[in-house]
Amino acid sequence: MPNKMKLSDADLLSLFHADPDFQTNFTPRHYARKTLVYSPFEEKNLVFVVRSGRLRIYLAYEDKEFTLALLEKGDVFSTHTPAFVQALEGTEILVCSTATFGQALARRPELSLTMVKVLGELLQNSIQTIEGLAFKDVRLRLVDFLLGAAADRGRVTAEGTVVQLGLGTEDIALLIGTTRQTISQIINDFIKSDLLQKIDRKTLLIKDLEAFQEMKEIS
Amino acid sequence: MPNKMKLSDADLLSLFHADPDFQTNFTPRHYARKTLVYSPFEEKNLVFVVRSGRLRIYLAYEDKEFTLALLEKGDVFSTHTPAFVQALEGTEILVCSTATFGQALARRPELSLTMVKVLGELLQNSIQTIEGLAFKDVRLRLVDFLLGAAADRGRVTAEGTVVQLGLGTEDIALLIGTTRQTISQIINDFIKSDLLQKIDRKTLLIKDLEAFQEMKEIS
DNA sequence: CTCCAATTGTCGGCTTGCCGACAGACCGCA
DNA sequence: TGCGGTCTGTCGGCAAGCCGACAATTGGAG
Repeated sequence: MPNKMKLSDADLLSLFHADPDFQTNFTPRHYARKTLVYSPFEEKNLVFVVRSGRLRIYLAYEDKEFTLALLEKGDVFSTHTPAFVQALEGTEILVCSTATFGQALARRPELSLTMVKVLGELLQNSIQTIEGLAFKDVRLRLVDFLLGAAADRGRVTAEGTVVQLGLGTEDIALLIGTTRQTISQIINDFIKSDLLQKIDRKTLLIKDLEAFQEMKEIS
Repeated sequence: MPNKMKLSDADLLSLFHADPDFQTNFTPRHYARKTLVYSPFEEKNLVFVVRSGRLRIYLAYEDKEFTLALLEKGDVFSTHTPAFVQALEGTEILVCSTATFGQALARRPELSLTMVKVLGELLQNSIQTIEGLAFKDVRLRLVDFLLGAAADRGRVTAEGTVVQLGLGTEDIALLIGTTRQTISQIINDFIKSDLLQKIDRKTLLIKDLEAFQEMKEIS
């Protein structure tokens, strides 16, 4: 079950250790919290791996935004896509231009499989997103998100599943394609129905996971 | 400007002529009008090229559908994506399983570039779609569609640009992510404003292309 | 501890677009 | 030339969710 919170499992980092020579193609870069890493207007295309921190991939149009994905340590991304990339916190990435990456590809053909894999996952992710936007209402999209987050980073306790989202209401809204207010509304509905509970600003306790599963199944 | 009506320019067909040996990996198949070519439940992944006819790539959920793309002669597609593929009319395609395609890739590395290109275009297309669904209302999405279609298959005449869509109202609705009724509504608004005119059921005359361009620019 | 800034909750009005229903138009076919 | 099936136009009611406004809460920084 692919998930917005994790873009790619292709473990490129291990490749670095296997072939240190290969690593020389990549140059490390640092970005401070909230700075722009890449904008679709730039000509250069890049391939990069996240070494630490968190990044946000998003679309912008007029004064609206939509978050496509969040990247964490180990995730791979290619700016084949006309989207913005922003550091959410202090972040270090290893960059390579697609040009030189292409050359590396030629020398080590098995790399192209990695490339195809990454693009494939990106594509999968987008289609998932389209499905959400085209077919599901906000409530259901939120449920999907919660289930995904739970599966991905949930810690099971006696009370239920604790999920450290690391995201505020607004952030969730951007990820789901709606407004802060609507998310707030729905989450509090869930809390009133005793399905959810707030641990602190950015972490939730899912008290009844099955209930959510069912909402997902039964239309 | 990428367009829903045309998925890929990667001219794989020419490769066939260049290397007839390569062609033996592909087996031709015929499909009758309205038959299902591929469903996401199948295990097998495929790569194929359209030789004649038209195909529709779509998502389905409960009793709704959403058309991701239409394919025509020369277009390449890979079922890396969990979507349905349906023949809109009598159609012939050349199929290859991704497995054997992978082997071919190994032998002819330059092919992987084609693969990356195809996936990249698919991705581009998806993101375009997400942008539409997330940011634009139906009217604007329709305008985008019309402009794209005009650029792609429009014939310029004294009256304006004639576009043979080959699609009915319902088909357009599925492509845009709305209902038949809403499309009908908006198109007739445009006709009343003298921006559009119906030639016959499936072809339109765009009388004022610039007006549409402007609607697109100015929010 | 206190205060400020940012985040979150809540409300009502308003718009978009869905849905069901039905009427009319069109097309191929016998 | 009439018939049946399909496609298209149009209406009214209705629900989802956006938006602006404002209040309440919270968490840090000093």
